[in-house]
Order: sequence, then structure tokens, then C-alpha cells
Amino acid sequence: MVIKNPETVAFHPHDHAPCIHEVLEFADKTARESGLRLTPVRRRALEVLLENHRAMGAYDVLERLAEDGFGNQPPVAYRALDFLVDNGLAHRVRRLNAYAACMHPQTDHTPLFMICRGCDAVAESVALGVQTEISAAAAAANFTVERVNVEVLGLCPTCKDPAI
Amino acid sequence: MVIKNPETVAFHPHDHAPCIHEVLEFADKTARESGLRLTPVRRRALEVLLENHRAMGAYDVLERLAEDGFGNQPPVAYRALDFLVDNGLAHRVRRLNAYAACMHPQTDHTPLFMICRGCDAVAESVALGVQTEISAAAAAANFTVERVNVEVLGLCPTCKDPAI
DNA sequence: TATAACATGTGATAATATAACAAGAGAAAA
DNA sequence: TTTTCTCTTGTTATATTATCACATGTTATA
Repeated sequence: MVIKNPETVAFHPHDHAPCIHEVLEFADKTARESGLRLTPVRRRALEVLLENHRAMGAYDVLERLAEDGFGNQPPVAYRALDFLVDNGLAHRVRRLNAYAACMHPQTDHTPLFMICRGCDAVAESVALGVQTEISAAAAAANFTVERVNVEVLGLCPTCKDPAI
Repeated sequence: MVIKNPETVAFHPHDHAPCIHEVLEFADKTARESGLRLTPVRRRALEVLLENHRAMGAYDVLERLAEDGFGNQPPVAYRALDFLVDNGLAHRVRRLNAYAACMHPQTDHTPLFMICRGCDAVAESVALGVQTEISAAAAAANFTVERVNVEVLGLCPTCKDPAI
């Protein structure tokens, strides 16, 4: 996975140390309370996603994990990432074959990803109205919804008008 | 790509010969009118998707194309499928790494796919309300939308209650 | 501690997708 | 009409993404 312009992060560059802290805190708390096993690899994988604050391929995550002394074979990364996704701590961005930390794991939500084709930045939005409309469409087809994935491809504010 | 239950097609089994005919007709017409080059491989790829009436992996399509005397290397299928997707004649279903013929190429729409995890059947729905809500969410982030993909995973009516 | 369930390390391989280049076909200009 | 340009196809090779299978280790619990 080549990130063309790593600076453009989530459309609004910012100090994300607080984000990281907050989400990790929540993950730890959830794990303690619900018996989730947020083991070292899994926690580290989540940290890696948070630190980069963008969608990362499994092999990119694997590289970081290997650097930290964990295994360096694909299943190491895939298993950790699957765990995070299954437990709502990360999302899978299918268009990029990548994973991104969930920025608001507290709320049970349908994530909507805006993916910039200029810089590959990914922003996650919680779009309640979208969820409502999707439920309606599914109900009309008598289809039982379990998971929803909405991915929007386009241009982020920065790539749209580089002058800004 | 293993299709577990090929019978359950688009949730409502039906004779889809008319669908095929209609869509192909439209594709031919569009091509004539707009200078699109719906070449033999491309047309055949569309037919294959329509005949099967379900999401198919690129390698499955390739197999059919090869049987018909076209090349048997991956790019043959990927190029034909890319062409169809680029021109609104097919969609890519990312969760399944697969492609499906568009069932209403006449209308410029945001496809919503309902994917049954029981039988891998895929139904395409045109959900206008969803599109509206997505536009609103994107506008709020000053994000310019180019393509939208909505995929809903769950259970189709048949798999939900096999007795029906 | 025994045991069952879950988690990790590792090697191998499967499945999906693209790069690169040569050859051919079609449209359009000279 | 022949030249030229563009688009399309065939083919080889390879990159990227993802899973299988099995041995070993770890944790929770009886």
C-alpha cells in the first residue's frame, strides 16, 4: 500500500495524541469489563492503526508488529486485525484493502468512510440518517441486516483545491 | 469463489432471460449511440455476469471467457470487467471480491448491495434516500463525492427462514 | 493440576490483482 | 489509400492480499 500524501490525515491535520489515548483507554476498559482479551499483539496492532491515523494494509501493520518482536508471518497481522474488527475497535476499508482504527468505538454505529483518491486519506463519519435509510431499504427486501459498510470515493478538501 | 447455494438468486428466483435480454439490448444501444466500444470480450463478459445473475469473481469470469476462445490470462477478465464497471454496466462487490452486472444501467444510481452470508446471493437495490443522506454527510465534511458503494451483509429471506 | 478453550508462531500456499510489452484492429488525418 | 494514432488484446511475469494447517504456548476454570 502506497500512501501518496501521508500529511493529509483525516482531512484535518491535528495532534492526535489525545485521540489515541482516549481510544486505547476505552479499549482497555471494555476489555477489562467484558472479558475481551486485548492481548499484547492485539493492543499493539490497535496502537499502530491509531498512531498512523489512516487506513493501513495488513502487511504494513505486520511490519510494525514484527519490529516490536511479534511474529512476522501474515496470520499474525490478520488475526489481530480480525479481532479488532470483530470487536468494533477497527474497521475494514474494502476499497483500499486496508484497516483503520475506529474513532468512536463507544457508539454502535454504521461507519461511513470518505476515501480521498488524491491522498488516500480516510475519514470516518457516523451517519445516522444513512443507517436509517439503509434499514428501510433492507426491510423492503425482507433482508436482515447484520453489518453495513458505506464507502465514498472522491476528493478531500485539500486535494480538491491544493491552494487552500 | 465458492457459491454455497446457487439456487438462491437475488432473493427471488425467477426466469431472468428477459433481464438478460433487456440489459444487453440497452448496452448495445448505449454503445452505438455513445461510441462506447462494446467489443466481443466485453460483451461476452457482461453476458456471463447476466447469465449467472450473481456476483462472480474475476477468475470465474475468465474461465468462461477462455472457454469461448478469448485469452485465458487474468488481465483479459480484469480489463473487460473494469470496462463494464467504468461504464456503469457492472458493479464491483468488494466484500466478495466479485463483480455483478448492473440490473438498471439506465438510471444513474448509487447501488446498494445486500449480500447474504448464507448463500452469497447479492441483490442490488436503488436506494435514493441513502444517496441523499450520504451526500449530506459528505457535504458536511466538504468532501466531493465521485463514487459510492454501499454493502449490507446479512441474511436473505430464504436463508433467514429455510422453511419458507 | 488437569483440562478445555483460546491464542500465537511458523511454513506453505491460495486467491486476487497489476505491470510491462508486443502485436493487432479500428478510426481518423494526411 | 496509406499513414498515423489510439485503443484493444494476448501473453509472460510478478505483485499483493489472504488463508490453511499444525505445533506450541497461555489462560481460565473445574
